[in-house]
Amino acid sequence: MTKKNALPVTRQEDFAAWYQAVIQEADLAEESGVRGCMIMRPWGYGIWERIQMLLDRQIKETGHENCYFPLFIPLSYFAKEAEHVDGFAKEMAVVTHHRLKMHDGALVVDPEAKLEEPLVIRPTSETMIGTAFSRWLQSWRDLPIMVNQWANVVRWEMRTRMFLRTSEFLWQEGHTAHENEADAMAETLTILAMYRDFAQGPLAMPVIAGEKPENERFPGAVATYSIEAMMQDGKALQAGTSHYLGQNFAHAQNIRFQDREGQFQFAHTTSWGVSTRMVGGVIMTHGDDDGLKVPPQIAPHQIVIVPMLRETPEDEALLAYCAKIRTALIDSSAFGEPLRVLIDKKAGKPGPKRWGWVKKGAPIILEIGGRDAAGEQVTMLRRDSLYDEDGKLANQAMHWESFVGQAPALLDQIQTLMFCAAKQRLDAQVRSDVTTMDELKAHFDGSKYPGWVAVDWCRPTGEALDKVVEQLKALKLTIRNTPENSAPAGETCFFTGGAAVERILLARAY
RNA sequence: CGGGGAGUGGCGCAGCCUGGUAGCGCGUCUGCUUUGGGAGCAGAGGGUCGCAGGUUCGAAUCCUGUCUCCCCGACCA
Repeated sequence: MTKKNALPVTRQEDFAAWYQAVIQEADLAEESGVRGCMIMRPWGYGIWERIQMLLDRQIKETGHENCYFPLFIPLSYFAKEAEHVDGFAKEMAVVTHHRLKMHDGALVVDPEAKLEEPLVIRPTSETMIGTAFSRWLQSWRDLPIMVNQWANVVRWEMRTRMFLRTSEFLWQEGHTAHENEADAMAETLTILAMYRDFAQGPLAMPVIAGEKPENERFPGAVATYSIEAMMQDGKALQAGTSHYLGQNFAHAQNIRFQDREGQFQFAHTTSWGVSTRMVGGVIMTHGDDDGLKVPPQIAPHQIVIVPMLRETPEDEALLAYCAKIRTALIDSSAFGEPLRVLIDKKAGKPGPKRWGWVKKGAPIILEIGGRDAAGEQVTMLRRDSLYDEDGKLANQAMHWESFVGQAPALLDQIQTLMFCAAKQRLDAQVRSDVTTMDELKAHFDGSKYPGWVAVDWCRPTGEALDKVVEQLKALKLTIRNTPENSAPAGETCFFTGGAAVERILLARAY
């Protein structure tokens, strides 16, 4: 028996097309008509709002306060940090005028309204926030300064993909200043751990946290750390970064203070962020051929009740029965919050509505008809296990009070199962027995979804590193990161034959 | 930004080569019949064919420009 899937294309057939189909069929986002910019629809934005709410809590618990800085940054602010501007110069949107006028019946930019100094639409806010820090910071007593902002940023990307790389995207950016390197490094690693736990908790998305190699560092940073997630096609997705900026930005922007001895010292700063890209990671970690699966913690609605409305007078009693169940459900809580339950009263037939919620990935769907109501029952469908062994929909009928009683634990269980399934996939797809370039090439050429490979290396720098990067580039591979505490397994560097000092992950990446 | 493909009712597409003013499937609406479950039959509504110029008596169809999307590459969260 061939199982009919809700999506027009499967992951196996065409992963890229599947990804786009999920976004469209689950009503996550759509084309906007503006190059590289997307419209986030309620279900997609709702997932982002959940991410925001939960992560914001963590950011505050780790001692940070939210602020808001301007969208526009004077061009001159960028000139101060050479590496930083080099890294972003090619992808900046610039505002040069402030007025339009009618000319020959057409609306055109008024050449007379040229700005004295062009304004860059922020690609990230180090320069703007650093300038503020230099004013805020006078004494060692002012440290540490720890702020965060939720904002949109613009990077003029050549090639865009919904959620993964859009010209405009939403994110949070944390910025801190500290008295010394040790404090700043501790902050950088605290945030890395926070991101790791957040991805593996609410997103149920296993990641590898570690340090980026020199060539992948944030422009202007001394050290960059990332969390890397594995998508179902084996590619890596950088899902969050935390940077130790040393005193580079402090020097460039004069972020300094008088220490306990009255001497002037430059602060050590950090910056870190995660973006709407995380939603893309959730799609490619948890989606299947029937659409998205949203982990219960970040699902805008955890339980969706689809009443079997018949457009008859009996509908009213059925809706009352559904409302009773909903009231009981939102009275209980999971993950420390009240359950989020929607009764889908929209017009339309129950079947298509049910499949709509399957494609959107609501964790639990309750289908409730007249017979259920009469028998005090509900019919439950779990998104994480839609089908039984015969390939039929695995509906389960039970007493409504029984369902209400077990719903919190069930959501908890679904969250855990989703993480475990993804973790198993990640673990199974990291190879660490590749010892030569030829084997590496054979591995990545020989498999559609090859996953990652871990190798020892000598942590080369400068030209030696460039050579390694070039070799990898020929195989379309990148160095993802050096996982935390990853001592080398052997003694020799995979690339140079020199002495190995640590282990790194190689992968194709988004 | 280089190479390739594409933009036609809400969605998916045909028509374009060989110009004559638009068609199919799904969805939508109406009616009837059904219905523990992504229903059947009959009928109806809906598009200045991405946008702007040009050629022509006449352009979805030919030409030029431009915008947007998809794939490959370079770049990147």
